[in-house]
Order: sequence, then structure tokens, then C-alpha cells
Amino acid sequence: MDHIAVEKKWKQIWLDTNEDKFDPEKVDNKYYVLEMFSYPSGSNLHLGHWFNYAPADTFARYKKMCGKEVFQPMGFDAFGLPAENYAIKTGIHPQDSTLKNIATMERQLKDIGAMFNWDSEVITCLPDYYKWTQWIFLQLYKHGLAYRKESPVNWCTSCNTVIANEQVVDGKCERCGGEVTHKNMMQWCLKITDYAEELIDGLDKLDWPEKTKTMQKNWIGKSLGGEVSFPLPDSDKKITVFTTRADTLMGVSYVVLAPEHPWVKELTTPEYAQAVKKYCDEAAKATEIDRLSTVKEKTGQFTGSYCIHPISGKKIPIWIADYCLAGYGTGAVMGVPSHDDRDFAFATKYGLPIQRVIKSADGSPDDLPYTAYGVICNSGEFDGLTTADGKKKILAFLNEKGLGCERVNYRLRDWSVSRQRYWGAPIPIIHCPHCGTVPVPEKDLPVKLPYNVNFTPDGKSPLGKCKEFLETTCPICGEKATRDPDTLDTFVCSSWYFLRYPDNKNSEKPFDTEWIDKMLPVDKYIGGAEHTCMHLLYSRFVTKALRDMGYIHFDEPFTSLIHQGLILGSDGEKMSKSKGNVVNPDDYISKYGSDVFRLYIMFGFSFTDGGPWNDDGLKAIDKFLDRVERLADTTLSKRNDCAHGNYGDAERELDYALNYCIKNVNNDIENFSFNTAVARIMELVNAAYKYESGNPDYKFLYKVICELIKIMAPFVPHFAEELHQRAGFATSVFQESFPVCDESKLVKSQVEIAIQINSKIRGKTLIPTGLSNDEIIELVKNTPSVKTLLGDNIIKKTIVIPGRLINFII
RNA sequence: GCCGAAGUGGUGGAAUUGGCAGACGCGCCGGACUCAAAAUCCGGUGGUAGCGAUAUCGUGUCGGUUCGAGUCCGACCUUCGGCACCA
Repeated sequence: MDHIAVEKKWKQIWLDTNEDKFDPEKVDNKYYVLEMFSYPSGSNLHLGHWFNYAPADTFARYKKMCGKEVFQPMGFDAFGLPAENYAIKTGIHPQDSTLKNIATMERQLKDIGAMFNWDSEVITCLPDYYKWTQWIFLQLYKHGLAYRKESPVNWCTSCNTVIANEQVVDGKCERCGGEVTHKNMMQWCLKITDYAEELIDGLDKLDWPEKTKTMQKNWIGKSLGGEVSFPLPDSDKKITVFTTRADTLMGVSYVVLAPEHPWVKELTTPEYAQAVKKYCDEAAKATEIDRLSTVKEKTGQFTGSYCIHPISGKKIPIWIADYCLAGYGTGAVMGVPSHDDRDFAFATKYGLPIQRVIKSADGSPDDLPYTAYGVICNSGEFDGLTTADGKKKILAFLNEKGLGCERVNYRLRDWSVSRQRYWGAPIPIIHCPHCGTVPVPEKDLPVKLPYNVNFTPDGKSPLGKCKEFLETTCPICGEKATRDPDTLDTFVCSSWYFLRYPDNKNSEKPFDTEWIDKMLPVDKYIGGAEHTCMHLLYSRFVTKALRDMGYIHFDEPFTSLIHQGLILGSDGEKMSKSKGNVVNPDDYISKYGSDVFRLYIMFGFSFTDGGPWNDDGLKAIDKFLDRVERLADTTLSKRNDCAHGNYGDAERELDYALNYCIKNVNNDIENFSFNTAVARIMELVNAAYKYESGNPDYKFLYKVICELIKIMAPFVPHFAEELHQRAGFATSVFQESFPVCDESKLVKSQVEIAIQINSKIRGKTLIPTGLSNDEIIELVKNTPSVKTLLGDNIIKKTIVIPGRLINFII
């Protein structure tokens, strides 16, 4: 078969007959299959996309043949730094390069032969999409979920922009790999932490990989503890720390502030001013990864000031140290060297006192630093309490004095969304000298991104240098005002795209509530595991926020999730241009066609594992399809003149093979185990050849072939459609139902079981099915060969596993 | 350092609740067809010993549980992924 020509033919016919389109009338039976959309990069569609989209499409087509009204949309996550960095390098405008890349990738995506519902396409960089991204930002703002905050943020020196904590990978900028340092900036933040509790609880109900759920849970990082305040002498102020070990409070020998803590300056005595400033300057240069490195020795600097221990009233020295983070807890911690490894090292280095306040409960070794739970000692009235009791009692005691309370703390930080970049959705806020922060009225959306802008990075937002954009009038007072010069993090765009797909033409609203309630949640979401702590978390947050505003009425965006594995270069390394190990799928498509390539991708790799690329088996898949075609053509041509009509052993055997295949393929596709599904199909084809080499009834074989074509259709859609037509059908194979296993054909009268003696295999035997265990023992024991094996030995015990083995212990 | 996953022939990868390890392929070997090659078809293919039936070893390493372990438990090694002074 000329795959290329056949594929072209069927793509056109499907287009003409609307074969791939979703029918809104059948929404009650909808099945929403969603693959993570692509970033339109300059390297276009690569193997990773194929590895995500081709198997996912097989799943989608299978679901369609199972009777579901499948909605499988596709789009582009089109804002982002690479286009802007590329523009800075080449002078090609981000919009131009992005739209060009999209056009190329759309063509390549169509090559996959996937049943994408192109009518629902979404492109995040177009005004009719980002209008609603801005709208969502405004709703979050109006509901108190967006706020501005001067805070230490990650500053990528290469992109000249702020990036979210969650986007920092190995101390580098996730997008560009540049160095990340810290800088204080006025930032728009989204209050994802308001949803921390529900984001954890909701995971239990989701059909997601356990690993992914665990990772999100750890990322959110709930910890139960308490706040403890250390009053400052001669002042109303007090330093508040968060601790999970309030039971060790009497062992505090110092308190540490983060270098960015707002009180550092005023707490530093003149004597230490110079040293403290130097220390803070150094800390600001270091990346968070450096600061938090376990390899690095802990450093700190005394401020010269003291605070008061809330119970003992003793003077406690106040230090600053970069291992204390401004963004976590209260930005201050108490140092208990006796019962914390890090504090112990710090105290030893700087000669601070080390006082035991916990001993082991059962007399087991408790050398300092002793970090396990135990019993309180050297703590006055609290002596003898267990760690668990002590935490509660001490916090309760402090609470009465107004110096402490129980508190839940989360590791998760609010989502910083301001970017000092050009290629993103403008933040729809106006800053008025009289009225302050004013949201752009919804009727004025979208706030359009201007085309002619100087976006060379120089530390300022490109939009801030564009007068026509920046200068405006205040919607409230009408006076001169300026627009917010920043753009939104692209993760904001992608945090709701799945809500736009089903209603992408809606110009009145981002989506119609009633309609979207019917279409969502996504039934199967397929994409990379690398998005676990960012996109997948943000999407859940936005969904919950919109629900609380009443715009949608479901709790979670993605009911079921699966991650595809990573396809590496043939050298086993991650594919990248710099390593020169990138494989271009187009070369394979033009040689073999997409059906062969799809099938190979699914057969040669484990979907969830991925692995290094090699094309050794590609030719074999091409041959396999030829083999199927030959058999099909022979059968089709002979089906009427070679029918003996007897249903004998040979027919029974092939029927068994067919139904065995059907049963397993159904199961395997549901489990995204495509490689074994293809193996079962190959077995059926082998069985059919074997049958054909005997005295075949071609009429019977024709029926089998027709079933085979349907089984193969989700994997090799064009190929199957072509054979389906040759088999005499006028309508698409995708109008057919996916074959269902006839269990009666799988019933066998005899089954082979293994004979074990003392758990070692000694032989095999055929026994009738349906016998009781005792009957099996009697039967097997008395067969001559087994009698010989057993000899005169006494059988102590016999174990029967029905259908599998019998084990004599002698 | 913490968390998670993985480690199976020459190779990609299979193995329901613990139950015949290596499905299905690739590669290789042999055969058929052919003047020959290609294509196609058939057979073989974990190691070791043996002409052979067969025996024996074998799922990263070492132990354990069990009639029976790739699978469960403990310790360790290696690789990958994620997180990282979380107070």
C-alpha cells in the first residue's frame, strides 16, 4: 500500500465528512480527551509531541468506537520567553515567528492523523483568547485573590525578568537556563495558598498517578506547628517565628532572621552595621539553591540585638543567616542547637550555648543533637511531658500570654505572575495617581498588546517604554494614568485553556457556564510529568477559584491523568539542539507515512517509560502492515468462491485467537499499554496466516479480517479505513463499534498445567477444565508419567493453582 | 540529604492477587523459493554441560518470608526523575 497516498486521500475525506468533529447534540455522552497543548517552538513538532499525541489519539479513537462522543481539541500555548529571546537575537518579531511556527506545527499535527477537533483550536497569544485571560485575572482581583506585594523574587539575569519559584530548576531559569538571583520587586501575586488545604484534600478523589499526587502534596507541604513570639526589650514589637517543635522552646539559644527580613536594619546595632550590611549584600547575590545547599557551611551574622525568651525571660541574641528564608513561615526561626542538626552545626561554629531539653523516652541513646521525639527536661514546669503533649501545652501557655498560638504552615507560596516581558498578556490594571490601583473595566478588554515595542532587555518592562501603551486615563477620575507595564506569566494562560476549547468562539464570555458544566471535567488528560508542580497545580487552583465565583460547578479540571514517558536521543541523553541528537519525525513520515510511525512508536516503547530513540523496528512495522494487507486482499478476493462452511477445530482456534486479541486489546488501550496491545494484534495476524495456510473457509476468514480491521483502526486509522473500504463498507470504520469479546469463544475443554515436584517443574499435562482441585490431584497423580516421577515417595502436601500448576511436596 | 520510580537475554520490551521468566518484535543462525539477489514463507534462538532425552544456573548485590519470589520484607549498589537548610 502506498501509505502516503492513502493517508492523503482519507484525511481529505474525513475533512469533507466531518468525521473528526464533536457533535454538541450528543454532549450527554461526551468524553473529553485532552493532550497538553504545545508551545510553538522554532524546532517545531518533535518526537516528544508524537509520543504524546499519537498514542493519545489511539485512545481517543478507541473511545469513539466504544460509543463515546469524543472531544479531542488542540491548540497552542503561544506566549512565552523563547519567542522573545529569539526576537532579541534575530530581530524577528515574536508574533511573526510564533504565528509562523504555529502554521508549520498545525500542518505537522495534521500529519499525525489524529481526530483533533480543529474547530475548537485555541491560541493563547491571540486577543480573543487573552482577553479572557485578562478577564480571569480581574475576577481573581475582584475576589481578593490577586494582590500586589513587594517581595524578594527570583530574578533571571538572562531573561531580565522575574520568574516564579516553581519555575526555578536547579537554580536556573526553567525557560532559558539563565542564572537566577534575588531582587525585591512589586509583584502581582495570586493567592493559591488560600486553596492549599483543598488542593491537598482534592487529590484523594483523583485518578492520577500516585507519584504525581505525592509530589503535589509534598510541594504544598502542609506542616502543623505553632507561632512563638520573642518580645524586643524596650519596644512593643516582637519577633515571631514558626516552629514545629514548640516542645524544644526552653532550649532556644538564639533567634535567626532572614537577611531580607524588614526589621534587620533597625535591629542592627551601629557596632555591627557594617558586617550585617555586607552579609545581606552577599546573601542577595546568592541563588536560593546556593543558600539552601546542604554542602555549603552554614553562615550567619550577629546583629548586636537581643530579644526576650517568652517564658524564661532570658536575653536571646538575634542573628541573621541566609539559611532562613523570607518567603517561608514568618521569615524568622528559633535556634535550638540541642535538637536540630542544622542549629547544632550553627551553634558549634559560632560558640552559642547548647542546652538539652529533650531526652529519649525509653533510655535509648540520645546524644546531641537529638532530633527524635522524647520527653521534655530542663524546662521547669514542662518537664516530663512528651514531645506531642509539650507542643500543645507550651503553645497553649504562650497563647494565654499573647505570645504564641498553634498554626498550620504551608511550604507553597503564592503564585507570582508579573513578568517584565513583552510577549505575554498585559496585566489589565491602571495605576492612577489619585485613585490608586484601578482594574480595567471589563468592557475595555482586551488590553491589547502593541506590536511596535522595543523589547531589548534592560531591566525595564518593554511595555513601560511604549508610550502609546503606557499612557492612558483613569477609568474612575478621567485623569492621566499609566497602565501596568508587566505581562502575565504564561502559566496563567495555560491554567484555563481547557475551559475555552469547548466554547472557543464565544465572544461574550470566556465560556458559557451551563455548557462548560456539561463538557468538563476533562475525562483523560495526557501530558508530561514535568508539569506536576506548576501547570497541574495552577489549573486546579484556577478551577476552584472560578467555582467559588460561581462560573463553573465542578471541583477539579482533570478527573484522570496519565503521563507519557520521555523519548531520549539515541545516546540516552535528553534531546536538545546543542547535543545534536534531535530526531526529526518528518523524515520518517515522508518515508513510511504516519500510520507506520504511529504504530512503531506505540509498539517499540512503553508509553509511560519512554526511552532512548532507535528506529530498528520501524521497517518491521512497515512489513507487518504489508503482511496484514496481503492477507486482507487475498481473503477479500476469495471470500465468495471458497467457503466450505464447516466450523471445525481450525475455525474454533482462530475464533479463540480473535476473541483473546479483542479482550486484551480493549484492556490494554484502557491502560495505555499500547505495546502489548500491538503484540496481541500481531498474534492474531499470525494465527490468521496459520489458518489460511490450511483449508480455510474464506467466508469465515473474511469475518475475522473485518474484526481485525476494526481492532487496528485506532492504531493505524488511514490504513484501516482503506482496508475497511476494500472490504466493501461504504461508511467510515470509525462509525463501527470496537469489537467486544465473546467470552464463550474463550472457553476451552482442556488446559495445560505444569507439574511441580518440590516446587520444581518436572513436566506438563493436559487436563479437562472445570474439575475440582481434588479431582485434578487424583487425575494427575494417576497419570503414568507422574507416577514414575513420584516413585515411592510419600506426598506430604499438594498445592493446586487452577489452570496453572500442581505442586507435589514429597 | 529527602521523596519517588526503575534495574529482566545480543537488543526494544512482556509477565492478573506471589504460580510454567523472557509474550510480541528486532538482530542472529538454519532451511524453502531463486541462475543469483531482493522480497516472501518455515524453523531455531538466555547461559553452561551433553549426540540426546535431560540436567543445572539464571530477573542489580546480599539476606529473609514462602511449598513457590522478577513480584513481598530488610540492607546495600547503580541509574533516572522530583524536591531541597521547610524551622
